[in-house]
Order: sequence, then structure tokens, then C-alpha cells
Amino acid sequence: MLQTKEIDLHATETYPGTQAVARAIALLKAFSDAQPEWNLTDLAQATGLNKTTAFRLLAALEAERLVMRNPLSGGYRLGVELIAMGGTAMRSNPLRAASRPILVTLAEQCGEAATLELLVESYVLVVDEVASNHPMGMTQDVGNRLPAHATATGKVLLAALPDAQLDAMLPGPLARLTDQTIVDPQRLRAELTQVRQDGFVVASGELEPGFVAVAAPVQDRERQVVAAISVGGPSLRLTPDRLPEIAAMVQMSARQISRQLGYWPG
Amino acid sequence: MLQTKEIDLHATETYPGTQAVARAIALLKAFSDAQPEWNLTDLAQATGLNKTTAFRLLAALEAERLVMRNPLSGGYRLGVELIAMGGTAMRSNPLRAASRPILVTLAEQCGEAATLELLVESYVLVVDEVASNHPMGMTQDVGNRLPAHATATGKVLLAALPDAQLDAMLPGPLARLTDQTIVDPQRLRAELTQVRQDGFVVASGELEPGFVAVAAPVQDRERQVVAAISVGGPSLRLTPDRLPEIAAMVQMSARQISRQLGYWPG
DNA sequence: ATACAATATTTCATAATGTGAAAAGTAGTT
DNA sequence: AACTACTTTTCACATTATGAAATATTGTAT
Repeated sequence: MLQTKEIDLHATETYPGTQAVARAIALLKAFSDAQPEWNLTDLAQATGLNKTTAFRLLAALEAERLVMRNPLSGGYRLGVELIAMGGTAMRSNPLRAASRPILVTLAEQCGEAATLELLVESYVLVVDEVASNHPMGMTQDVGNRLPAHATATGKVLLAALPDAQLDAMLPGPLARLTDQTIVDPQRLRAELTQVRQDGFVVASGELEPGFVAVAAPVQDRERQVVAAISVGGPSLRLTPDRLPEIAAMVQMSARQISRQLGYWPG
Repeated sequence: MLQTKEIDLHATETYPGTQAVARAIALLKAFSDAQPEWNLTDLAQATGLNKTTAFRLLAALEAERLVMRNPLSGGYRLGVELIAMGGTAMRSNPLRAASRPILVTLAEQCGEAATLELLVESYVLVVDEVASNHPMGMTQDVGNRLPAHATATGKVLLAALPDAQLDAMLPGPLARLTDQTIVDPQRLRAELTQVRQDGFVVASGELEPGFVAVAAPVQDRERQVVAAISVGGPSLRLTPDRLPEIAAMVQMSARQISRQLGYWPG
């Protein structure tokens, strides 16, 4: 920087010689479902960049189709090249490849939708989803982010985090999504302890009312929890008496995927 | 550059002050379904970058999770953040938002899968897909790229290109995907002329044997063709006698979407 | 119409950032 | 143990990215 030597808050351990790239990525990460379009001034402010710098970086991103502009408003949006890259990233994801056949079987056995999800910051990212054969309940969630504390998979993945990292990840109060959402950090921590013991967890109406999911962790050859799978559906079908059976199937499938990744139980 | 002042071939009109970002994006674009994993040396060579530069840029991309590394091979792969960004890009795509309800109706009316696609270089990118209710024929193609010359939507989109751009886009011979694929550029050009007259086009087994699709163009308020929609299914169901009816429905839906975008016929 | 406000874009002097050749490290193989 | 192929670190250097200020553009109120 030339003059305004800003203090590098939330510093993502910036590597030397990559300022411009890191900044360009920060611009891309500013876009979300909640705010899919930005004007230059606001976006520069939100990312802490000089307006000129943001403009230049966005021009580069636009030239490569990673961002596009709304011809009416002049606002910036994510571009089509990102859709293509996202598709490539998803199809080439090794976790997804290893788990897909097992998810298909699981969804079939349970008659409910099965998903593969992993943790990105404090959100879970849906990497794959196999819809149930049931007429209803078809969510098209792949590529979507959901708040970790309100999902079964999220609780499984958070439970695997070291305490220090968990503290950093859940600083403030937890967002309430339904009246069942766990908003008390103490309560969540207790639940995470339980997950570590049980090896699975249920989320009942915590993300959206009437939606129940059961999740279990997937581990790699270093016994690291790298993903979680879940089976979910309406509470009318996923009744309490069915949950033990479902949980067993989810856990078994998770273990199968783990074995695919080189995990060896014992 | 310091010493090796390379000539800027396939120069994508590089803007000043964005070299590093443009190079980082070039690295990301090197990944494909055919080559989802690269080692450093090959990737640097393929992108024409110095190995050290590629390494540094990849480190920055890795820190932000746009690329990940295969722990076994040490190879580079596209990362999970790109899956998330791709999802956001897709869900916030204005074209997709405008066309979704119309695609749903179209798929229902035809009893076949309907898609929204747009041109990215010489490929069509599947931006949305509504599966048919038919038991079979469920392709999970969203985010996928297909060669434009072998698809109905691709022919529609190529037909809208100015001749000069078309020449630049189709320099060499066309890839043969099936025995029905149009591989003769003359033959393709003739077909494109036909599309401009008819306002729709059929691709019959040109992408994969036994798959038939009908496509029509979507235009924006400046009368620019910005996308194409299609209805497709197995040739056993999409028989020649049904095609006129299907074509009419596809064209009507395309016009409806165009009107959503501010297009006014006349 | 005209002035005003808000935002986008261009310019340009400056040095900090990104660069790449060379050296050092790390597997994997014969 | 010596070789090979690859990754990672180091470092001197200047090209490239930077941001304040000026200008252009767009939209809104008067």
C-alpha cells in the first residue's frame, strides 16, 4: 500500500506476492445469495479496498467472465465462468466420486434424500444430493451453503473441530432459523459432545420447520473427519421410531465411504 | 516480466495492472473434466507461466480454497470454494430466474427434460435443467459444458454469432462425437443459416446416440440472442411426428422468456 | 431545461508488489 | 547410494499494481 497503511484485520494468513489475487478473491467472496449484486462503491467499502483497485480487479474478473454486469443497473454479479468452474470442481471432487454410489444406495434404502456435505468456514456446503423416489421432497440444494449449527451434518462436522478452532468459528450468538434452532452456544457444545460419543446426530426442525435429518461423519486415512453424509425428509415420514434404523444405515454408509478413502477402522 | 519477454499470443485483451489476477484465472481455467488434476510442472507449462509464479499463485488460490491438493499425489485440483461460488453464481443468474417457471411448464407439457443453456467460448453451458416426470432420462447436467456444434442449443447460439466471430470460434475440424455429429464446417454453416430462418433447430443423435433435442433462441431487450432453451429426450419418445409440436412449444416458451427480459416482438 | 448529487471511470506519479533464475529440499526409482 | 523428477524457498530487481485526485457519466430534483 502506498499511504493508508491499514491494519490487516481478519488476516487470512496472506502469502507474500499474492496481494492482488487475494483481493480479487475477496471481491468474489463478497457475493452471496443474500446480496448477489453490488455496485462499485459499496463493494469496495465492504471489502476494504480502494475504489480504483476494486474497479481494476473487477475489470479483470469481468474480462474472464468470472463476474458480469447488469446492463440496466451497471451492478456487478457473479459470471457464467464461475458456474462452469463450479461444475468442474464438483464433478472432479474426489469425495463426491467416492461417495456417490453409496449415497444412491442409501437414498434407495431409506426412501429419502441423501446428501454429502462439508464444512466451509461456519457453513456446510452441499456437494452432492441424491433425491428420494418419493414424489415430494425434491430440494435442489447442491452448491448451497447452510449454517452449520442448524444442520445435522454441520453438527457432525463442528464436533470434529478442535476446541480452539470452534471458539474462533462461533464467536457471537447463533442465528435463529426456526423455534427449534439451537441458539445457545452451551447447548450446542453439549450436543457436539454427544455426537462424538454416538457417532451420529439428528436435527429436527432446526433448519426449517418439519424437516428432519440424520447425519454421520466421513473420515479419511488420517482419521480426520473430512465430510458428513445425511438422510433427510419431512417429519411426517421420518418419525422418531424410524430414526434408530435410519441412523444405523447412515452410519454404515459413512463408514463405507470412509473405507473408500483409505480409512481403516480399529 | 523480467527477462523472457514473451509474445502475448491468444491475448485476451489483457487490462493494465491485472497481470497476476489474469494469470491466476488462467490457472483455474486449465482444469477440466478431462484433466481435473495437474502437477505443478505440467500446469505451469500448459499456462505458459514460470514454475515459481504458478506455485505462488496456486498457493494463494489454495489458501482461499479455490484449489485443493491431493494429499497422496500432491497434485492440484479445483477446490470447494469454487463449488460454493458456482452455486451462488447459478442461483443469482438473472436469466435462470426469469426462465425457471417457464422451463418447468415446458417440461411438464412435453413430458421431457427442458434446459437453459448459454454459449461460453465454443461450448454451451447448462445453466438450468428441469427433469421430466418420465421414470428414465434424468441427466444431472447443470454446470456442464457441451461442444456447441453437437447440440441443438449450441447450433441456435452459434447461428446468432456474427460471421467473423464464428470463423474465429470454429477454426479447425469439428470433433466427432457420434456418427451423426456434424463434422463438416460447410454442413454446419448451412444448418446455421437454416436455424436463422426457422427460429428453432433439432439435433438428432449428434451429441450421443439415441438422444434428440429441440432448441430455440432467447433474446434480450436489445434483440441479442443471449441464451437458448431446449427440450430433449430419447429418440424412442421424441419421434419425428412429435417434433413439430415440440418445436412450437419450445419456441413459444423461448419467446415468453425473451419477453421477461424486455424483448418486444415486432 | 438546468443544477445538483451520486456514482463510475481515467489518469498518472510512485514504490510496493510480483517476478523468475538459481539454489535447496524432497520423494520416488534403479 | 546415486540418480531422477519434482516441489519449495530464497532473493535481487523492475515491472506491475497501487490509490489520490481529476474527469466523465448517470440519475434525480428543482
